[in-house]
Amino acid sequence: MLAISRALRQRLVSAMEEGLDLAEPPDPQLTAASKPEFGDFQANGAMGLARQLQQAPRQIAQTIVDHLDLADLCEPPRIAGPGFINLTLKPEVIARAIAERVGDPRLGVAEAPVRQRVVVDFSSPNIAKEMHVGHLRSTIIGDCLARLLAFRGHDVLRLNHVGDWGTQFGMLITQLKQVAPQALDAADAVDLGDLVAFYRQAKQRFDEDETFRTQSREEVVKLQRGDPFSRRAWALLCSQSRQEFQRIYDRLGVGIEERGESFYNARLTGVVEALDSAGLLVTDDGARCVFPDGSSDKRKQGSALPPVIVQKRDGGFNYAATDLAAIRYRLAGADGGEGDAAERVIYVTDAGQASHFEAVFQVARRAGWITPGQSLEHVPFGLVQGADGRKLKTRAGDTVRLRDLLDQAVQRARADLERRLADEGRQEDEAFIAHVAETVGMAAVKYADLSQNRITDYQFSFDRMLALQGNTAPYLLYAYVRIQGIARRGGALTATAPDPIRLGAAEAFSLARQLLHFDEVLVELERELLPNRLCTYLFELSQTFNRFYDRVPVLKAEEPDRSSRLALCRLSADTLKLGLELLGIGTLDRM
RNA sequence: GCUCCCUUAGCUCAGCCGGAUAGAGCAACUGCCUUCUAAGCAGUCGGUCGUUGGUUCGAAUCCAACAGGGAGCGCCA
Repeated sequence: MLAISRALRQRLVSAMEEGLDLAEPPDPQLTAASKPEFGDFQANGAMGLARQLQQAPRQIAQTIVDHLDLADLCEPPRIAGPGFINLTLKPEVIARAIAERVGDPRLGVAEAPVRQRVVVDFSSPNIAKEMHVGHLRSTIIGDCLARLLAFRGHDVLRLNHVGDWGTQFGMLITQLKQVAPQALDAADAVDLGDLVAFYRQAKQRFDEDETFRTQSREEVVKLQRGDPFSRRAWALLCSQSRQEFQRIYDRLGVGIEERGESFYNARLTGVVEALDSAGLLVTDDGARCVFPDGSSDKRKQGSALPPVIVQKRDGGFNYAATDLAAIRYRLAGADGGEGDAAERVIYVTDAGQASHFEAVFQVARRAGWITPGQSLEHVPFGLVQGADGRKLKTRAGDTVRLRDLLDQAVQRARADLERRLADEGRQEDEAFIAHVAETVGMAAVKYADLSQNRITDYQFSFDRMLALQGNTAPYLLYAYVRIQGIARRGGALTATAPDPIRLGAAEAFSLARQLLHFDEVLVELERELLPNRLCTYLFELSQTFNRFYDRVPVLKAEEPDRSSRLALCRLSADTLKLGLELLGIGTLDRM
């Protein structure tokens, strides 16, 4: 519908220029109609011009309509309320637009006019720690955004900024040397669960034991100097964690390239030098930092941001230095030198890091690393909460491991399915049950997350996400399954659509109109990066389809209605499948 | 103390550049399986959009203040 909407807008602009005496180029404020009874589009531009033109808004609307030539696209425009211009597309225009989309692999969604190099930084678990629910949102949202951007034709680099460096390795290696030296010797001697336990012990000893503390610090220094034994131990730890992470990514169907913090080690001194020569660096209490807003004073009252500490008093670097090095590397390279040459860099992290990103982005800007045409965006998301409205925890009070959470979702999906099979007296083999349970479980977890507005906290509930009715993955999957059911019973979804497509039944016409909005939703998603908008669309599409399915016969209809309706079914299935795919969710033919 | 985010139906949430009578889902209640169809469809019930001001043709949406909830705030990430 974007093409049609652009054409309408252009004609409204012309009509306003012809009919009205305006100083500036007019904005017709063309949007989708707020209610179906208002038609397909509404133009709200007349009302805002009332004061400027010293005319009643309805009269302005009338003048616009008098100069408007839309006869080839729309029914005669209607003026309503205080001065809305309501536009209803002619059925044949909708039918033609549908015919163009059926069978098109992109379903009428154009590629972005300008292809960008985009870095999506997401997931980012820490080595020697389990992935937990906190990583879930970043992973799911980041994957979805990366898929969408790639579909729109952008060159997407998915980066996993794993926590693979820092003082914690000193503790961990020291602890393992003393308690489980075999872990540092051979691959697979310990699994991630053991590492987590060792990490916990190490942390405790670090806090209590002076000798251990000293040993750990020495170990960090050795590691940083590149001592072969320490490096090998470190590499082994990383590899153990990496295997575990990969199991989760494989299960979620998420592709991501690891480029951890250690990647930037060699570039940290360069960051300090660059900031220094840009005149941004101030030494304060022995630490080298950049103060916000160009102020070199200590934090003033009312200054929103604390200073960004780039190099600690002891000469060591911290995460801000690493993040700055990463920004610099990602934005550099357009000249053929080192770097990713990204034009858009997207960070999918929790909302609590907003001020950190605001600060480092500001430093990057003032350092001149961001050239025109490049942007850095923090894409924040809220906490995952339990049913009690507090941060999600196990009954014992521990953080919930991601693998356990996924297992439980699949297990519940399976129990649901088996109960249903028993109720309906259906027989299915184990492979079918396992596949459906896995698909539904993953879909439910992902969809529940993506369908919430990203920015607000999100209440996690297996019961709600696995519910068969409402705005849930199972509901959408079922709508898709129903279409596949038609296909199985003899409705060739691949047959060519008749020309013209007939949209006689009211439910068929509504479905057609809804299908045409897909491209607008994706373009908006690319700009706003809010996956819940796509979820809402797919849910409403499923509802509209179910209404159609309930009331309009397809296979039993006479030609040419039969093949017209089959074409609608096909486009509905393809739209649901592609939409879900962009969310990272797989479909089923039967469930 | 300072900064940011949030507050919409009993519950979970949408609400796009300010636009028409504020929308879903769940829960509750009422109907609909001789049909390609019930993991579905139709309907009923449910609102001080946290409060008070302001901006304007028009505010859930923008601004200010206040209340409540959450997060962050110099050498952890």
